[in-house]
Amino acid sequence: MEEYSEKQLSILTVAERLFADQGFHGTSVRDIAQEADVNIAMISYYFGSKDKLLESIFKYRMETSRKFINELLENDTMEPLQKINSLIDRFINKMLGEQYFQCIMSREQLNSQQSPIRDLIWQLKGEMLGLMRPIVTNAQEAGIFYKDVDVEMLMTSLFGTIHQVIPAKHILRTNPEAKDLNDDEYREYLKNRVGTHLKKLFKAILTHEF
Amino acid sequence: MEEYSEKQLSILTVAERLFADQGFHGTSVRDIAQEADVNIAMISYYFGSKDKLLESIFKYRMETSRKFINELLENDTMEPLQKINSLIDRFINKMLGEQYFQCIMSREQLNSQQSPIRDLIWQLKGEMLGLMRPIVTNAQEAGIFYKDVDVEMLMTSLFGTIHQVIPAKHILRTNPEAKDLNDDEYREYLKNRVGTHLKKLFKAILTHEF
DNA sequence: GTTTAAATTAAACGTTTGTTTAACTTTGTG
DNA sequence: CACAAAGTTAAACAAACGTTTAATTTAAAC
Repeated sequence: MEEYSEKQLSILTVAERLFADQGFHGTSVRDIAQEADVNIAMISYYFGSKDKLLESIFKYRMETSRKFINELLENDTMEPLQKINSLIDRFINKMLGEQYFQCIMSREQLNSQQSPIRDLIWQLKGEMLGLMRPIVTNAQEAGIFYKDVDVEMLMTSLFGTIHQVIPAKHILRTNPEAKDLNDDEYREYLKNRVGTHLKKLFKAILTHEF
Repeated sequence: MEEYSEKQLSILTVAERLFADQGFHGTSVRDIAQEADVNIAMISYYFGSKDKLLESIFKYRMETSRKFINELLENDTMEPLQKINSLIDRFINKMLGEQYFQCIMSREQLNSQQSPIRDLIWQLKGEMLGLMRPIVTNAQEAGIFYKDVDVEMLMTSLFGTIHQVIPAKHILRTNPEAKDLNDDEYREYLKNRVGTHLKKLFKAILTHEF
């Protein structure tokens, strides 16, 4: 657990946004320094290198992802389908709340050569799956959920749909429904729309009901 | 419609793979020249610049996507659900068959600053949506599909799921089912698995049946 | 065979890249 | 105040970048 000063956080935040918008190699340390209003040398001084800066972003964000997972493990009083719905809502909230980081993840998971970062991503995905699977399995054994469910594919659709929505948000805005919303309203509209959609998908597949 | 010589095609193919694996800015023209076994200058000579090389890749691949769409518009004898299933199969075949290009699309659609390429991507997505929507609408009016369906979100899940499967293919390989398959067998296994999953999703949402 | 255009090459071009240096300022401590 | 550590700076570094040049080879046409 590392503590960051205001200046360090500024660098992290700016770098995260630029990496998301232009890619890691498409962003120069000079870009970052300029937008964060710090001297170029400070980046190496604080983080060691551009690569380690990216690593720091991952460590920083993944820490909160772990907390997120642990929080979810505690809600044990709900019905299986309620659990699923709550999980979906929280995933959407989390991922749309850190869109820049999710963009970086989308990009980095495509890199073919294996790296510590790529390993971290798939490890995290595995943990998310580990969160969903027991809920489903338990409900299946209790006869509440149907048996032949490809939980892995269901999670793939969950992540994939949200990851598609993030870059599509500029475009979906042109919908007549969403045309006149301000940014906050639109964000809520999006969350609601993708949430409704995903809950419908999961409910249908898991319970064969609507 | 441009015709490419063997050498030009070699450059295009190599560049496509490298852009997919390492990103556009993560790949140097020297990398491309070396792997394609041509002189560096030939890239500028044939394509004008690195940027235009990427554009050429897009034009090349998108041409086949347009053909793909037109082919699909002809199958008019099938039942609505058959059409949907056929569409899903063809999407999967197409996208997994050009994984490198799909990776590039995944990356490029994340770029925040608008570019001709980004516009092309969303235009193509719009056309894919335009392919699905009338099938659904017609079947809805015929009382075969249910009314309240978010076709746009359904397509988002379709693309998102496949785009997630592409980088996940290295990982999914570790499944006990897929462990001992060779590359071709594994590709078929993947296609079948994601296809079954997506057809189930669509059928459930559209017909409320299983 | 000569001429003209296209293809190909190694070398060099000017930028931009990530990183480091060395000097300087600020801050905290005794 | 004095001293040491941390923070900050402009400048410089070599390396890599995309692109161009000018010279040479190959191919095609007459």
